Amino acid sequence: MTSTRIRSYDAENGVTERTDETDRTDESQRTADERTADETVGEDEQVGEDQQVCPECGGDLATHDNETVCADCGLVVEEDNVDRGPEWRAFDSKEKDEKSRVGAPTTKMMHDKGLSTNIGWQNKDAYGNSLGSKQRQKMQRLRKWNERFRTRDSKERNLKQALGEIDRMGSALGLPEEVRETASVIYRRALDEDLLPGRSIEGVATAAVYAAARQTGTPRSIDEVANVSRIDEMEFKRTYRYIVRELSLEIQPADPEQYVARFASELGISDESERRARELLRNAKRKGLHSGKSPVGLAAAAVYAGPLLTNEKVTQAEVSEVAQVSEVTIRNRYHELLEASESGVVPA
DNA sequence: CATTCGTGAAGACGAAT
DNA sequence: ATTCGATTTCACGAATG
Repeated sequence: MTSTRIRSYDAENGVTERTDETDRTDESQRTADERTADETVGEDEQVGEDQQVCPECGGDLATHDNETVCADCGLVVEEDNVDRGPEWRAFDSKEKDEKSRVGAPTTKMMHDKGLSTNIGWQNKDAYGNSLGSKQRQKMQRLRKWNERFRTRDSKERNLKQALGEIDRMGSALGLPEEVRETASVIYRRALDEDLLPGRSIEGVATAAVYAAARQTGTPRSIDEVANVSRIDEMEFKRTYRYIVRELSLEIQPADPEQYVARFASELGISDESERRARELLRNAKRKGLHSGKSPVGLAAAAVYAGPLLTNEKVTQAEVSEVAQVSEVTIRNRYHELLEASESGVVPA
């Protein structure tokens, strides 16, 4: 119980940290133009805030370059702001070009901070003259390789971010190493098959984690996974379906029994009750009671019914809470479970 | 009083067309 | 893309201990 709590707490921390980071990434993902515009707005706001009254005499404040001064008493309210513009002056546009030492802003979104080479598509040299055929072929080759390296790098980066995401979600869900590796493999395949365009990295990563968890027999419910993911549930499900279909992953419906251990320990029920719960599930399975029903609901019902058989007290509400299943479903299922086990216990 | 039980309406989902 | 059937959920009130 205690360990579970600590883990989920850590997980929460991980989530928030990560969220911050991804937000920042989103920020830098926007185009340079947008960013410049935003900064400008920000400056304006700051100036507007500065345009308050002097704390000493209540006079108006005026801002010059790097100082904010009271127009009445001369008190320097603030000085040495960071941006005081270029230290040089230019008298015409030509001089400006020569003296300016800055270029396009760098972005953290691209692996090379946007500093990589771009080779233009026009076969012209720096003066606008057409190139000779030999030069043209050379440029053709350079373009091809430049492009190849760049796209490979971008895939690598994509993968790196996704793997970080997978790792994060994996530990937040308390999944073993094996699952994360499987998730990585799934993600790699998705990447190789060009399934990414039009879909968010988080979305695919989340889907990969969910699929991997089920494949390796340590399933987590859709809700649980969605809770640690940044994307919303709708998109998650859609992406998951898509990924499963496109990669033709073979995923059997989750085995309810695999949920039992977790629910049981979270509720702190006895081993005996847990054993009864598993028994109930096995019986039900033999009778084909479980087709079409939600595995989580079935597991929840068993975890509720198990303690009932051993006179242990567990309320439907508690089970419903840890299993994220409605009480109604638990009721319906556990009636079925008990019926199945009474009317004909199939000998093993 | 808390818990459990049963019900019908409503939403969500998968399959079939 | 839409429709259909089954399942789950929600909200409520009654029954049980």
